[in-house]
Amino acid sequence: MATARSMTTTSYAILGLLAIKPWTTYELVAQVERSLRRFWSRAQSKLYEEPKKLVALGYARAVQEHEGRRPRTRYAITPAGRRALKAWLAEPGAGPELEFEQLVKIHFTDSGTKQDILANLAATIEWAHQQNAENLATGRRVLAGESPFPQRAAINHLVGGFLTSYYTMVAEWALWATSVVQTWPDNPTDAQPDPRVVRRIVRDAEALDRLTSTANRRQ
Amino acid sequence: MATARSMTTTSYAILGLLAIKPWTTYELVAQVERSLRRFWSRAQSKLYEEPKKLVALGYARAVQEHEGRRPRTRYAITPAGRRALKAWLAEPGAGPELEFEQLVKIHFTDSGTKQDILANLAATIEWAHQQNAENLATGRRVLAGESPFPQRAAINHLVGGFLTSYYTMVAEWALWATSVVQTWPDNPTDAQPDPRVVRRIVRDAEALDRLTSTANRRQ
DNA sequence: TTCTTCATGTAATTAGTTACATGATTGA
DNA sequence: TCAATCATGTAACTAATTACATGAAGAA
Repeated sequence: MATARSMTTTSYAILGLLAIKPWTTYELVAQVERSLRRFWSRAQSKLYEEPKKLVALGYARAVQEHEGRRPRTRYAITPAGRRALKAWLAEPGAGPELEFEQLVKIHFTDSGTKQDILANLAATIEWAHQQNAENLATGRRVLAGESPFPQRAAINHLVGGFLTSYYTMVAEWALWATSVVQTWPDNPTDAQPDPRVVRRIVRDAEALDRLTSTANRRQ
Repeated sequence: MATARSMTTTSYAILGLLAIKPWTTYELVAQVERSLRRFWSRAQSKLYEEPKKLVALGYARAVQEHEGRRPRTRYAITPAGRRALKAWLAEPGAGPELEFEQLVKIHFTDSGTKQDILANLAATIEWAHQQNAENLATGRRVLAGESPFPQRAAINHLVGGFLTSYYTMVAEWALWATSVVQTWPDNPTDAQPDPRVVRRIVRDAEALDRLTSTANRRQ
């Protein structure tokens, strides 16, 4: 039986989409593909079952519609759903969780070859390029006045700003790492560390420490 | 039965650690906590069962030891394990996958309050501060010549460089977002988008597009 | 008419987490 | 000798993925 305890972040994410407008499951899948998947990615089959749970909890209701001869279900949020969403938004969320397989491979690359790392870094750059291209297309549509939800523009800018910074950071790091690895000998085990690199990293980390220290922010 | 197909990224990550030196499970857990968990986080119980799978596959062998009266198991990589690891490192890895619950909440904040966002952003900044503090401590130990695996220094710098950039990016974004949201009226629905913000985001995204375009990198 | 894509799902499996359990060691 | 924490695990559960299935609509 579905209880309020069975609500996961994914459930609330779908509930949040329903708070914007009613969607069919197919539309939900497409919408997640456009936005949420960049920072909360879930398989399509998951998106098909979450709305049913929301209905069972009384947070959404299902309306049967017809597209030509075939039936389809559109989901809409209920007042109880809005209350549940509001309560969840007021709770503190978890910080970013990263899974970065290419970096795992680089981390163990003393068992591999220089070519392996360079190939992985090239893939990382290509990944950032792809993600950013889709993001850029969205940004250009917004500039052209074609946002689907203009009342959400200010919020979307916060998210868009994050994603652009994120992809930029990944790409710049991968380009830097490529330039470093290119100076390595063929066998990664023989690579000599550059002391200037550690010093720069520590200096950057110290700057960040000052930037984020509570005392500093309280001024 | 364990087959080569049952090897996940997590399995290879543990195998990669065994390639550095033999570890007991307890030491593996501690080591993952120090490094891998930042970009490949797994529960402790998972780390206890992976080495057994590696032994079943012939990629590791278990040696019984004694610490005082209690027995413990130390795992070492086998030649077959080294070959499997090498083959895996040569395959292309997956790009970064991010799960960022605080951003999910911000994304749906038109159903919440301005205070909710500000609280989440403060938590994000605090998160970056914490992560960076641990990272900085490691960096300082390296500067002091206290690295546990000096032969891995050059590789560790690549990873350390990524993490510092990552935490910096998260913190700078959260500070920027905080300054933007502070200018909002109390009801997030009434927030007016600043057109300069979109233009800056699009300009940044265009710069990244040029930076990462294949044509550009081929020069 | 056939192929492709749109659209809507279900079933089987698994990777991973949470919670529990317990003895050994160490310091107060 | 008591509490804390070090150290080593297992059992139960679940969130999520992969793979499969199928009919409708539209294009070639």
